[in-house]
Amino acid sequence: MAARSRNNPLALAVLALLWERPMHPYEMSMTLRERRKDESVRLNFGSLYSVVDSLVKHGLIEASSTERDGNRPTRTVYRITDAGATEAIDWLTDLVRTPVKEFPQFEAALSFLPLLGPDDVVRLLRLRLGSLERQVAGIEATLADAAAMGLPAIFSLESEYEVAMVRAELAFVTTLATSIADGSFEGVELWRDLHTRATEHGRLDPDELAEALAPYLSPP
Amino acid sequence: MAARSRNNPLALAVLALLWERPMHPYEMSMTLRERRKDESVRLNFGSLYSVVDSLVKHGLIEASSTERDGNRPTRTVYRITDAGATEAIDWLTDLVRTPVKEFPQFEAALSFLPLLGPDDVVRLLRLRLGSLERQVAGIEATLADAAAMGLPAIFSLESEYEVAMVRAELAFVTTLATSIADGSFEGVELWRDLHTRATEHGRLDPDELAEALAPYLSPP
DNA sequence: CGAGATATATTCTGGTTCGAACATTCGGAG
DNA sequence: CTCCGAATGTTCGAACCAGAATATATCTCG
Repeated sequence: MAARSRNNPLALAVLALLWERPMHPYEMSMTLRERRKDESVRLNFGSLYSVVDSLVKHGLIEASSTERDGNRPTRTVYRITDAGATEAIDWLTDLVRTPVKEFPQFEAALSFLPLLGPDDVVRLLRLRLGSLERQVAGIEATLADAAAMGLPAIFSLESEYEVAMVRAELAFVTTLATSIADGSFEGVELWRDLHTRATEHGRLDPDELAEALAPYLSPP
Repeated sequence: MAARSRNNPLALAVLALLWERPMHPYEMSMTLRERRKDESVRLNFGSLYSVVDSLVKHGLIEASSTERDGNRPTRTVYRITDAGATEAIDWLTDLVRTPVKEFPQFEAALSFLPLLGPDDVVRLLRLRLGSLERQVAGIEATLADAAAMGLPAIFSLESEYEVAMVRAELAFVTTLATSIADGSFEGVELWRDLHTRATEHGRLDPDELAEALAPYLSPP
């Protein structure tokens, strides 16, 4: 049995759900939504069915019955196998113990920030701050709801984590935007200069910009 | 011309590189590595070539020459088009202005944490702390190097961001591990109880665990 | 009571991504 | 001078994934 690749956490979600009780795929997706797990695990219908197939193929879950309800499409109910239960615990243990390298898109954007000018960047970062604040408010509302209905904290830990991370980004972006705006950001004059020269005759001139940036772009 | 999907930042990296000067794919990958951009953008050879193909198909870059060097495989040098330059700026602007929802694996893991017992979790979180600390040290070393060779801060912003995020996770994990360990985490007795009962006769008993957890798992 | 919206449930399609495989050249150790 | 490992470059196939398409049942509102 070839080892399954562990890159799609949706598979872990399926194992966790089937650990509780047998379900058919549509029921899994609805349960995940009810519990807001679709906020922490990328869920889409297409992927769910292929993930389920792949788990079956690797013997981690198996079909337990095929039922027809009226004239709706036949649905297949799956249950977890012993191998699947072991895999779920193993995988989860691994995820908690060992950080995996992620590639957030904002980090990529920061990598290429010199393509934009400092004034544009400040404007954009301030817009971002607004979104981040709304995001924090949203997550806190979710947490308040959960607390209000007496759900123990262990069941909304993922939201606590999310809000901590968004707050950290907020702090970072605030500092960055401020320091660029007030000129305390190191090298901001150089940065602005390049862009002013690159754009002063009409629109952006790729060649000139490229030339001007080149010496700074390659660490020796 | 169908609009390209903007989900792989490697495409943005290609546009940013070709903005500077024409290159062939292998050169792109080597340049990204030299500049440590492979820390912020997922880079692997297979993907690079298909991303390049897709950019060509959408008219954002184009082949500028095909050169053969001795008897090595023919390599194709690409350059950016006007449409490509516009797309790069647009895309980057978007990424800076608007946070995109990400799904970090650790968040997924936290979602399913009740599958593990609190004592195991504390042990695992402490191991995670070690990794996170090493990660911080690594990034700071990179930053120190960059500063030492006089690279302006604008070119290593992505590392500043990364370190800020890892530090935030460190803080979160520290607090969490401590509060579970010293019993101040809300509901930890309940959590431990469930697991003790579920595991006391030999190994994990999925059925009993499922039953015990069920009432807490579905918000009304 | 009929039309449109929503819920139930799965399949299909085609693009994307990964990892490995391939093929050549170069530099250095012996 | 020759063999081996690293560097130079690209291609391939299989798995993966997102989003749309499909098809029926039920709800709802005038």
